[in-house]
Amino acid sequence: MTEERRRAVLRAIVEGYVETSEPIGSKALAARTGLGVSPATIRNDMAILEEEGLITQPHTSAGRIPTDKGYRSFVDYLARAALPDSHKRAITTFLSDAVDLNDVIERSVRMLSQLTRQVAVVQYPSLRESAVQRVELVALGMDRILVVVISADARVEQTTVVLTSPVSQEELARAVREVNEITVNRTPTVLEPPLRAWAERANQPVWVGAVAEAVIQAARGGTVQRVVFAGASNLARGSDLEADAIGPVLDALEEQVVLLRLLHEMTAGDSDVAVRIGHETQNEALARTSIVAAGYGSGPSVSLLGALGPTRMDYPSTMAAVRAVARYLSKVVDS
Amino acid sequence: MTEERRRAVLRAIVEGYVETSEPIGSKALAARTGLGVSPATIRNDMAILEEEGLITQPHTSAGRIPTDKGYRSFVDYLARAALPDSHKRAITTFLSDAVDLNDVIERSVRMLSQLTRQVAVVQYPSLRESAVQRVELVALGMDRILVVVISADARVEQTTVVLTSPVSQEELARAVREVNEITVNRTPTVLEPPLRAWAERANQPVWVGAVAEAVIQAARGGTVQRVVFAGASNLARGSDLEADAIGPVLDALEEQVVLLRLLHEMTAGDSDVAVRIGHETQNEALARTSIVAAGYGSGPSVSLLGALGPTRMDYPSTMAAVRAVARYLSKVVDS
DNA sequence: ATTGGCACTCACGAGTGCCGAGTGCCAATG
DNA sequence: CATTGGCACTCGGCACTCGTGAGTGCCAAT
Repeated sequence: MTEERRRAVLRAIVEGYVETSEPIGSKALAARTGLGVSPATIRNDMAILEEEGLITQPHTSAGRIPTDKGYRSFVDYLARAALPDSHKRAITTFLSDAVDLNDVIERSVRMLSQLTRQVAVVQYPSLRESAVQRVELVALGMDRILVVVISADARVEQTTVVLTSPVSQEELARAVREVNEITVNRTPTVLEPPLRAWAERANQPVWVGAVAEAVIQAARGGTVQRVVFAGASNLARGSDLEADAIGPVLDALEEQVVLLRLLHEMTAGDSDVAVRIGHETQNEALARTSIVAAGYGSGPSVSLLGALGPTRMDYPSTMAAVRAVARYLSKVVDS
Repeated sequence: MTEERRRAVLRAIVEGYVETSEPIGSKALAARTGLGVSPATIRNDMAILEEEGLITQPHTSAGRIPTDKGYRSFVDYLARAALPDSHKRAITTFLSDAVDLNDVIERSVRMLSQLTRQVAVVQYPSLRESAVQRVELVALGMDRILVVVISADARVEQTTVVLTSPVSQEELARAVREVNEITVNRTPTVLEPPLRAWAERANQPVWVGAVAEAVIQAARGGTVQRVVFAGASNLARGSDLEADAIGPVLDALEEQVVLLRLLHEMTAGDSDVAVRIGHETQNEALARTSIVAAGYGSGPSVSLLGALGPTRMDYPSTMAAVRAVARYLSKVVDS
């Protein structure tokens, strides 16, 4: 009973602080929880919670605010919220008339940033075992070849290959024909050996090796993994992060590498949505922010999307929104 | 003589304010200009400059700061700076090993944001009259077709077309063959009439019309014009913009439309770099920022790139950096 | 046209005192 | 043993004042 009440107190502190962004005192709490207990009782509970490291006071004679650990406990045991119907409808109507994969991703990230009122992050889908539909080679000036690989699942990957010596149109045309013969309607794993063999055949020009590698890479899902974000202005809206803390966060967002690593690590926890809170991000710049992420798509490798905001965020509804968009995106991408 | 000195005073005010970000007083000015005149003289000049609307004082008994109009006069008549050699070298070395068009653009925008310490903006090259290299159609699920158009200048455009009734693989293959026969090695203007004619031929399925339109659009340079930016954190770095002013700016950056319109308007001035200062942007959110832009590429339509920062920015060196990157990008894109 | 002098105006920071929210502890109670 | 009311104590924040100094505008002198 007393233990149960302490949970309720923690919950009330988190919810209250998220709502008002001001430290919560014992009196306000006593009213808010609805449990008919006096402020003094609450104070005792708070003392214990503080000892456990779940809450802290910014300065003597102020109310309490949750620590990272407190938020953690909150999301692990206490958070749960349904997505409002209006949001559900918004997702389907807004995303359903996207015209291509880029558009889907772009709309998703915008949508998610609006729903959560946070910065939304979406990783481009990657690494799918789907058959090659067509390979195209285009001469670029004298010393480069553009390699375009179109796969059956609407992905278009492109790279360039740098040449050491010029190549004739005839050679190129022949290469296009041969590469397509070998690759079309084959998945990356299947097409790899024959393509390599072709490149290593006698009296092939040297550049075909490079082209073959480029095609294999592209078929596999491209060399680079991209991440797009939207809603950066939400960082500034709430006067929550101090002004000088938002610069580094923006840097981290543009620094794709950081984000990708972070998102990747988050897949480990296999529940549907994963949450990293404050210092859990292991990143100086993001020490005052949290990330709520979920995978989408299916099969061997999922891609990720998520929302990033101040540690003092509305976890339940953010998690609900992330989950919903991930679900929807899965449907679209898997079809 | 007296007129000439007033210009020098204005210049010194701008330069001083940019450097220190504090209003400049008559005494400091008298020292800084180097002209051997007394503070009192400067005061007279300042009174006139203020009457002309070029400078203002934030409050009584403070120094003067430039108005938008003052900055304008400064960039029109007084600004000129060379790019440091180190920067020149940075541009060529960093941009020369880009692997494809996307990469060039991405590197450019990063480079520019570093050089200027502002937010850099680069528009994707658009709308070029270059021949079609290959058109590919891919069935997406049952009711969509992905249209990919590859043009000789390494552009890859994609759209989807929604179908009302399913289409067979055979039909699709035939369409691919016929469309390529008509379009390959032809420029958009040339291929448009025959492609339309083909689509309107008797007993063609209905969907070919939509496909034909999509191909024409894509060949023309795609339906959407994209803008990428980098260095958003530079907005926060200088404590120049008040914290609550940066949110709207971030919004404007993500709102591609606003930026595109603005950049487009700036081409009018045909000198190499154009500058919009403060309210000249005609945009509430950008009222406290300036944009330095330049076109790159050549031919009928140029694309744009630029730097965006607080009105209190270092115009001469920003202009030099923008000019240099634009020059370099022109070389790359035109080749 | 330029200059020194002079009175005037404010923004800003330091110093002060008060108020109230919030705490910890203790003794009393069921 | 958990809960409660009471009480002394601590500080952050706010309002207020006041001195200081930078900077100005104007005027008379050169």
